[in-house]
Amino acid sequence: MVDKGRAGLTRRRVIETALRLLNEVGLDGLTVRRLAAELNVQNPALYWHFRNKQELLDGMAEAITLAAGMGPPAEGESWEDWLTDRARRRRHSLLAYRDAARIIANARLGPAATRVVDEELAAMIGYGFTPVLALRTGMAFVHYVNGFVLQEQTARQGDAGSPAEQLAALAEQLDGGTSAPLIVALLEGGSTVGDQAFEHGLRMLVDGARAALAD
Amino acid sequence: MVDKGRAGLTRRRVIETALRLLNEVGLDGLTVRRLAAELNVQNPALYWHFRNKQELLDGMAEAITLAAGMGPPAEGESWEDWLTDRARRRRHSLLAYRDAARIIANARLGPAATRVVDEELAAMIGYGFTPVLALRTGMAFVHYVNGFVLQEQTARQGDAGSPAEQLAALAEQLDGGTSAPLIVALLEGGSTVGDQAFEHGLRMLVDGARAALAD
DNA sequence: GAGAGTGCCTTAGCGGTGCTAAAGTGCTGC
DNA sequence: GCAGCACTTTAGCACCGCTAAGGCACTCTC
Repeated sequence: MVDKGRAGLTRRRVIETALRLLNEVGLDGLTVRRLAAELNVQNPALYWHFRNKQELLDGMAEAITLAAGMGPPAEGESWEDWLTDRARRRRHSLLAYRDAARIIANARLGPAATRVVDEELAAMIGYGFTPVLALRTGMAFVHYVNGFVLQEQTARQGDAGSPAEQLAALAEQLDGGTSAPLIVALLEGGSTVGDQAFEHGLRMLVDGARAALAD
Repeated sequence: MVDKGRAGLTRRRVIETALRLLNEVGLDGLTVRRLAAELNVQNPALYWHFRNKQELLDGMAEAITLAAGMGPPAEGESWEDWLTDRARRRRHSLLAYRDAARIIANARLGPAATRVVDEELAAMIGYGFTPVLALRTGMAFVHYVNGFVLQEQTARQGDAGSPAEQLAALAEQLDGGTSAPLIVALLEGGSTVGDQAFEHGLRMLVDGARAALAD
């Protein structure tokens, strides 16, 4: 017999299923009904465990944040390496789920995620940052990563045509045609997404942080 | 006589009204029906001028982007000043409309906005950046600004209590209580929003760009 | 000046959304 | 054996983006 009336829902289980479903259908396809169906449950059942959909999304955001992994710097690790590593991890954990950046952007972070921020600050202070400097520096990294991945994930799936066709369409919008700076930059490999672009901005921030710390 | 059946809608007029309405009701309150009512029109009328709601939002995003103002550097202006100024302008134009960052984040930019990017690149190349370096550097600034304002505007309006109360609630979540690094940083004036925090990250990026350009 | 064509807007309504109220079911403690 | 609680279901509300079809006012053609 099926255990009727006892579906065994948990915040944890709901969030895990929601994250799995997210990768299948995307954020716009992630409706409460669809998620409930995935859990073999009627949709109002979810409202026992979450006040509303946003609270569910907040939970998902926290799970994604925590998935980035944490932990103090390794013995002898420079703060540059540590911060770089953390930014990369954050980006990867966002890229692991479809539309994750959009979810994070609108979510208010919960206690667990707050604690991660706090530990991060503690580590930076250990490196010689003042609390305020640590907070501002850390936030700058976070904002950059969020903004970057947001753009990476927002490349609309409905985009028509091959990269070459898109480039040609772009060139037509510009006065300079194929000699417009933007086209030239893109042809020379300056994609606005991907690892190389990300690493460039990341290095800028690290260099900037060093300058700020030196003051 | 009222000019019945001839409401005189225009893409332009719709977008302007939508932006005004946005500041009243926020993005979540900006429905097609509400906007139509504001224009004294039935809601399907808008679908004559816009294929769907996203196309309207794209138009709004473009208008916001263009509102930041553009133009080549002034005579003798350093690239540092110019980039800084552009980032500030971009932030201000986003802050001018409620939820603007969320709109920008999900919008695909149109021809006019593309041209702005192109002109920006041209200016940077004029300063000695290579096309690829200019693109990556410029994008890093854009991502930072977007990420920053996104967080500034996402501070949920329903947040209960005064700043002091919020801080106290935050302290309870943390093991260290009021001596937790995050609390200390906030108490010492290290807000995560506002001009000072923004300027700090901005300076980091400028310093980082200088280092990259020097190579 | 009649009639056809077109541009713009309205009426009606479909399928879907987040969410709520109320009832029901099975389990636990007395 | 019964009360009460934890959790889920049934039913349905108000609203959403969007479409189909029709109608009005204008212009163009003969």
